[in-house]
Amino acid sequence: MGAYNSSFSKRANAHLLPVMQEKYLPAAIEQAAQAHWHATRAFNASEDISKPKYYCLSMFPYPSGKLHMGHVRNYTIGDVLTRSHKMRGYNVLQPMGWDAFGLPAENAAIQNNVPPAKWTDDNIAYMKQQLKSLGFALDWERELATCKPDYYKWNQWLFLRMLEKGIAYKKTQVVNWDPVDQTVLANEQVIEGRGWRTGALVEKREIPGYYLAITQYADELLTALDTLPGWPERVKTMQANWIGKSTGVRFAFPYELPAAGGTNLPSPLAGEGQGGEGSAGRGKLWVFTTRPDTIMGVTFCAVAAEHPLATHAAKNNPELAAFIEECKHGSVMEADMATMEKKGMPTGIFVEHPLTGAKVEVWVGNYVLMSYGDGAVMGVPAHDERDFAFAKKYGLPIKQVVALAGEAFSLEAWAEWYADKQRGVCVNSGKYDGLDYAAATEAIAADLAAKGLGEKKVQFRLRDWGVSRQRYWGCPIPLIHCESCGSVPVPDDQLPVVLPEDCVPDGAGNPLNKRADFLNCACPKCGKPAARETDTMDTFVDSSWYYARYCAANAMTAMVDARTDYWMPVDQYIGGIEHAILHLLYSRFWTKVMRDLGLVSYDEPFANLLTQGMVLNHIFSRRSDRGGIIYYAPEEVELVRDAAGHVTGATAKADGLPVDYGGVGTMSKSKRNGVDPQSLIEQYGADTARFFMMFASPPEQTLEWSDSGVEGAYRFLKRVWACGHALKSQAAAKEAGALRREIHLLLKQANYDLGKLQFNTVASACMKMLNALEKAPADPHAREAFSILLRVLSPIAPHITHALWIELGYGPDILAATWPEPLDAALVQDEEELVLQVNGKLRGALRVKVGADRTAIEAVALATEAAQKFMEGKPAKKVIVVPGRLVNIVV
RNA sequence: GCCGGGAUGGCGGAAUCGGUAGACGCAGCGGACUCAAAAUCCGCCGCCAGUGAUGGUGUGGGGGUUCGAGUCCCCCUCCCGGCACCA
Repeated sequence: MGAYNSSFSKRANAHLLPVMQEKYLPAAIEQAAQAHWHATRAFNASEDISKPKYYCLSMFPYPSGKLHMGHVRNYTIGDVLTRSHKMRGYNVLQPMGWDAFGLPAENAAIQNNVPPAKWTDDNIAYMKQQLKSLGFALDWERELATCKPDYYKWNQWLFLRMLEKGIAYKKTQVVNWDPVDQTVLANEQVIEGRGWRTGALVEKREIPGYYLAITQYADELLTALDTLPGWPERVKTMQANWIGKSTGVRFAFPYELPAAGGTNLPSPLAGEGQGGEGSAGRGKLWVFTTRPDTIMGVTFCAVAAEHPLATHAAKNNPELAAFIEECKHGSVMEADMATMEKKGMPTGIFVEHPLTGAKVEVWVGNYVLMSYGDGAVMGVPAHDERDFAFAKKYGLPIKQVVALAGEAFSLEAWAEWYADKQRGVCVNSGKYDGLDYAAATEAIAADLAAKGLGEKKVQFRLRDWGVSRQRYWGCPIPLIHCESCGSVPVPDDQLPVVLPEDCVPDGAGNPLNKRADFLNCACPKCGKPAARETDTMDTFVDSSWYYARYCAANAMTAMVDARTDYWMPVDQYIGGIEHAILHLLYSRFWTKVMRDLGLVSYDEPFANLLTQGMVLNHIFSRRSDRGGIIYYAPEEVELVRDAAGHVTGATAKADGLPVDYGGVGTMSKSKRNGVDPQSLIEQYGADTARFFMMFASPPEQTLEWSDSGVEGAYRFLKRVWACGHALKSQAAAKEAGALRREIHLLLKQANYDLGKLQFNTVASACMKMLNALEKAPADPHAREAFSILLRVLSPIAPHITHALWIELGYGPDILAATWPEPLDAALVQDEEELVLQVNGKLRGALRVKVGADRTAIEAVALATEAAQKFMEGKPAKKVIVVPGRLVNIVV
C-alpha cells in the first residue's frame, strides 16, 4: 500500500464497532464496509438463470496516473444502478478494466525516460486502489488491461479474420508528417500547423495503412439505430448524421487530354476510377451529387490537390504545382478544412458536360477532400452556397437552373431559396424545364445511364476506419512483410505478436523500427528472412470489444464464449458524451463483425446508454508581464464579496492582488482547476464524494464543482448518522402524524426519479426524508421511515447505510434487503387541495373531497372569497377543472 | 463552417402529460448555544413597490398558439461537446 493511504489505515481500527459511535467517522465505517464486501465476495458475479441479469458498465478509464472527478462521477452513476438493481433482485455484473494503450504513455516516456509499460502498470496499480477506496461494487476478478498480450492477442486474431473476409484492407492514408522528427503526428500534436516538439511546419503525407470497411455495415449501423430505444435521441441523431446516407447520382465528365510530352495519366487509385480509363489521355472525371436536378447548371469542376488530374496538370504548370504543395501543408482535420479560406486554381484542363457536351474547366480546390467520395465535385454556383462564393471569388459563370415562383434570382448575393430542394422547378435546362426535383432527378439519371455516364447511387459520408498508427504503444498489427511473398498474415498459432515492453520512445519515430529482435522474423510462407509490420492499431480497436471480454475474461482459448451471450448486451452503458460517435459507432461495427463470424449472437452491444456530462470547476487567471496567462488553482484564490454576499471578484491569496475570473471550464491540468478525488476521500470519505456527485446535477448535464456543496453533502451524512444514533436508543411512543404518508410520497417520487436515472432528485428525496424524520422523531413510524431512507440512500452512500442498517438491527446486510416500494395504504387521504386561478392567475386555494365531481368542485371554487374578489362581479365564462390540480375561472 | 446540446434567484439545480415557478442544497442575513471559535440548532431569503395585509413582475431576447407556456411553434443571441491520429 502506498503512502497516500497511510492516514487512512491509522484511523481504521474500528472494524467491530462495539458500541455505536456517536460521531460519524467515515474512514472507519468505510474500511469496515469494504472489508465486509471483500470477505463475502459480494460483487463477484456468476451466470445464474434463475434471476434476470443486469450488466452495468461504465466506460473503462485510460490509466493516466490518478482518477479525476469525471471518473468518480462516471463510476458512481454506474454504482448507483448496480446496487439498486442488486437490491431489486437482479443478477448484476459490473466489471472494470483499463484502456491501457495510447499516446499519453509515449508522451510520459519522452518526458521522464520511463518505458510506457512500466508507467502504465504503475498508474493502474495506483488507480485501482483509488477505485477500491470509493467502495464501488466492482467484480475485480474480471479486470483486464488492453496492453496485456492475453487481451490484444484477440485484436490480432480478429484482424486476421477481417483480412480474410475482405473487411480489413490496405490503402494509402493521409497523415500529419513532422519533417524534422521524421514522424507521424496525432492531431493533438499539431499546434497551429506545427509539430508540438520541433515547431516544424507539418506536412500532409500519404502513407500506406490498413482500413476496416465499416462502410460495408453503413446501412445496418444506420437502420439499427431504430432498435435502440434506450439510447439518447441526440446520440442517435449524431450517429445518423455521421453515417450521412445521401441519395443522388454519381456521374462522369468525359475528357480527352492531349498527350503532352508523351506522359500518361497516373494509374487509377482503385478499380474503376479517377482518370483511369484509357491510357491515351481519354478519361472520365467522376463526381457525386445529391442535386442531380442542377447538373445543367454546372459551370466548373473542382478536384482535390491529390487528385490525378491535378497531379497531371501540375506537371507543366509550376504555379499550380506550388498551389498543390501549399494545399498539402494544410491541416488534415475536417474542422480546419471547413473554416479555412476556400481557395482554388484552374488546371487548364477541360472536361465535357455529360448532358450538353459543353466545355467545363477543372479547378483544384483546397476544400475538396481526396478521401471523400471521388475526390472531385461538380460546381453549380447558382444552387450551392459554397460554389456560389467560389464562383464570385474567381469570376466563374453562374447559371440559374432552378426557379421558385415569385422569387427573383440575383447574381449579387446568395439567398436561402437557391438551394431549396423541395419547392423549385428546373429552368434554363432544355428538355428538363418545368420538372421538379424528383422528376428531374429521374429524367437526368436515366439520360446519364443511357450514355453510360452515370447512375443513381446511395452514398455515405461515413469513411472506412483507418486503424494503422505509426506508434509504439499499441497492439501490433499481425503481418509480416516478405520480399518474395509480400504481406503475409502471422499464422494463428504464432499469436499474439508480443509488443516488447522495454522500449522508451523519444518522439522521433516508432522505436519498433530500431528493434531487431522484434523486426526480424521468418516469412511464414517461404521461410526466408522477413520483417514484421511495426505499425500498431488505433486504440479504438481495443475499446471496441472489451465489454464482451469481461463476460469471459479468463477464456484462454477463445476471444469470447457462451458466457458472453449470457451477459450481453450491456443493459446500461455509461460514459462521456464525447464518445457519442466514434467509440460507440466502432463498438457497434465490431459487434456486427463478431456476429457475422459466428462469435456472438447479439446485434447491438449496448441496450441502454447514459451519456454523462463533464465535471467543471472555476478558472482563475492573470496575464503575466510577458503576455502569457498564469492560472491560479481555486484554493489559491480568495473570493471578494459585496455587502449582500454577492461575489464581485477574486484575489490571489499569495499577494492579495486581483485575479481574473474566467467562468467555469472542464477540469484540466493546464488550467490548474482540477480537484484530486484522493484528498476529498481522505477529508470527507467516499460517501460524501459520491453523494455530492449525485446531488449536484443530473447525470447528463455538466457538473460544477463546489467545495461548499461537498460540505453540504458531508453535513447531510452527519445528520443521517445522528438520526440513526438517536433512533437506536429512543422508544417511539407518540401518536402517528403525517410522517408515514410523507415518507411514502417521497419514496414514490424517489423510485420514479431512479427509473429516470435522475439521481440528483433521488438524493434530494433522501434529504427531504431526513428533514421529515427530524421533525417527527417520536412518530411510531420513525423506524420504518428510517429503514426506507437507508435503503434509498444506500446505492449512493453505501458505507454509512451499511453500518446503520446493522447498527439499528434491520438485518445482517443491507445489500440483501429488498428495495422499498410505496404502500397505497400509506398514501390515501380523503381531502385534497386544489389551486384556484382566475383568468389564469393564481388567486387562492380550495379543499375538496378526493374524487369529488366537477360540478361540486366548481361550486366550491366559485364560492371562495378569492374567486368572488377577483371575478369583480362578472359572470364566469368558463370554468376549467383539472382533477387533483387546479380550477381556473375565466371571466 | 457542419452536426448535437444548453441557458430558470447571488450559485448548483427542481417542476412526471401544457396546470401553484424556484423543491432540495449552497451562499448570505438574523438568532440560540459557547469565555471564544469551530461544530450544531432555529428563523428569513427571486425582483420591484408597500410599515404591513397585499399588489405588480419574473424561467437568455423577440414574436405566436392556449383558459393557462419554463414546458409547444417561429426567429435571434450567447455558451458547451464532436468533427475521423486525444481518449
